[in-house]
Amino acid sequence: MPETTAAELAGLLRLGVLRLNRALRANPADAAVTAAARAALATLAQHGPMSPGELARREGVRPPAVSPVLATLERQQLVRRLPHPTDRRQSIIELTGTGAELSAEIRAREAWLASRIRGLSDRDRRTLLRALQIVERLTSSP
Amino acid sequence: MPETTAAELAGLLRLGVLRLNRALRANPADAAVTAAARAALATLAQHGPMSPGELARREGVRPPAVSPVLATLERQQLVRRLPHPTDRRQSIIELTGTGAELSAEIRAREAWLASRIRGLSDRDRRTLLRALQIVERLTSSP
DNA sequence: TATTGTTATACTCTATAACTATA
DNA sequence: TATAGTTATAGAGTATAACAATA
Repeated sequence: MPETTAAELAGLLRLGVLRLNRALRANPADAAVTAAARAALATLAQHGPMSPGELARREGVRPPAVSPVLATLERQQLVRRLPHPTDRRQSIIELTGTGAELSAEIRAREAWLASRIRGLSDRDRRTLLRALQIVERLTSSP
Repeated sequence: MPETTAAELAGLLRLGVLRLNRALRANPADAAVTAAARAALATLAQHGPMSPGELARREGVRPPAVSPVLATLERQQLVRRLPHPTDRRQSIIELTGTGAELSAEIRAREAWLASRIRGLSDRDRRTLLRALQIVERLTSSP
């Protein structure tokens, strides 16, 4: 394979992500919880309770984007809102028991995508996993 | 690294794609052309002129999703609409000279993402490229 | 004054359903 | 009748700007 420049790879990555995102939207993991809500549940499960502002920062979105997601999750009783111990402007969002269970189950219910991945070789799966770790570095650093 | 099941990998992939997509939206490649329009230009550049229906199929979206994108691209004179030679229901979309130039330039103007990728090791870049080829197989096969 | 968060508003993207025109 | 495409409508997701409450 010939040399691939960073700019070419960036273009390929941008298109690949758009298309994978479209394919994932057409095959939702769980109809009861939208993609943005799933991401919020995953972040809360991984890092524990946090304020809406910190959740927005970790998700890489602006604070107004998390408000409707949290309102929905609260209505579904998947998260709960506690008062901040010292700052009354803030609140602390934590998973409820149901929310924690759901978040754990969602990873096990990736039916469509998981069946696709099962069709890959072990080598390809390892490549995907390593690429995801690289992508995480790309998106998490400032 | 311990074994990663297909279901776990699927969950990681879904979250990774959502987050990379958010990061890409916050750092657009070209403000004059939206992400969906860029994808359409890239497909036309890669596969040549085609009908709106074929474009939708190649993009993995429903026909109504391409109509507004094509209308915008036509208004911007980046694509042009030709009559189908035998079927008057269809039309053929082709890049204009400007559209072809823009599509070629966009790959060279991936400033934000390309600079991130330049910070990766050669090995990481090769892993990303191989992962993109795997992802293309995941999304293109039925 | 500065910060945290929400509400108001607008835009992008895509889906399903209904419709038009042509085959 | 069947197919290609558009229009109408709706919903998810996110942004900026304006606001309220608290620090």
